Amino acid sequence: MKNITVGKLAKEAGINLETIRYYENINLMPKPKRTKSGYRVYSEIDLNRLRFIKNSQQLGFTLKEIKELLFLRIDEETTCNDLQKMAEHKIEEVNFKIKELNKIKKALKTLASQCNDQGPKSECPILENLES
Amino acid sequence: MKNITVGKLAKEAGINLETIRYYENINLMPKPKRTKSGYRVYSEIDLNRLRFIKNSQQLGFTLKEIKELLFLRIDEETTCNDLQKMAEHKIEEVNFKIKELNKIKKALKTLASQCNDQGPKSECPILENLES
DNA sequence: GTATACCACGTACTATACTACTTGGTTTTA
DNA sequence: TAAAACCAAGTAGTATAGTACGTGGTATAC
Repeated sequence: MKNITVGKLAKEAGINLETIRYYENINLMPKPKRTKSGYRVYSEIDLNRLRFIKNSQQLGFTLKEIKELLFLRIDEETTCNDLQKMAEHKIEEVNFKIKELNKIKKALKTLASQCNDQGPKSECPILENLES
Repeated sequence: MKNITVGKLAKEAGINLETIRYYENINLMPKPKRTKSGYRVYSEIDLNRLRFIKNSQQLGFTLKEIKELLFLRIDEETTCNDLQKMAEHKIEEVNFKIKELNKIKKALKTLASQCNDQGPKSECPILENLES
């Protein structure tokens, strides 16, 4: 890959051009070289970094966490254990969220099942529950 | 309950005083009567409304959805079926979220299990996966 | 009567992750 | 060469749900 400008990079990475500038502002992407006229100049390395960011997001990592992952990605002392730890911590978070959602689901199901379809709202268990 | 000011209402409802003003601004709470000096004056009805809002939030409803619930709460033509519909829709949303979270969890577990703890990052499946 | 607590409003900020727009310079295309 | 496409920066806005602060007026307690 030859050097490319930000619009081409955005297209290759499948993200919004403005997002790349945003990522640079929040230090998720390094400041790239520039042309004489001030255009940003990117390479394959930058494209790979954006793919890394995107894949990490799909695994539920926040931008803050991804910044950490990106550091571990280049740090010479990083072991597989470091990465594993981050994955395991994220798994715990996901488990908690699932647990909370199941609570909500259970409560909603209970209320919905107590509903008499055509009953007036004055006898609706959902309303009664929300007003207690 | 006699008429009370916003600070007392906030305390009774267990929410932040500023949040009540925020809810008024976004039309989640009606504009209350005022004293001569401009103080807001609230009653039991307002406290009940805030409790309704809070309980609805705990069931996963957004403020926007809660606004709708509050409308159904007072509309004369509302049936229990209307409320049931909203609950069922929220259940579907929750199910979708759980499904997405389980996907993430599965992917993370797979990656974490392939890790050789003390292995160098150059052989780490987590990194390899995130870079693809 | 005075100090303290309460209230009002408007503006701005927090968290998270973007996205859009204006103005003006540069590069590419026909 | 001119038009179209691209780029830059900075500001502001979106979504969602709040929270904090400064300035100044009012009510309560001692």
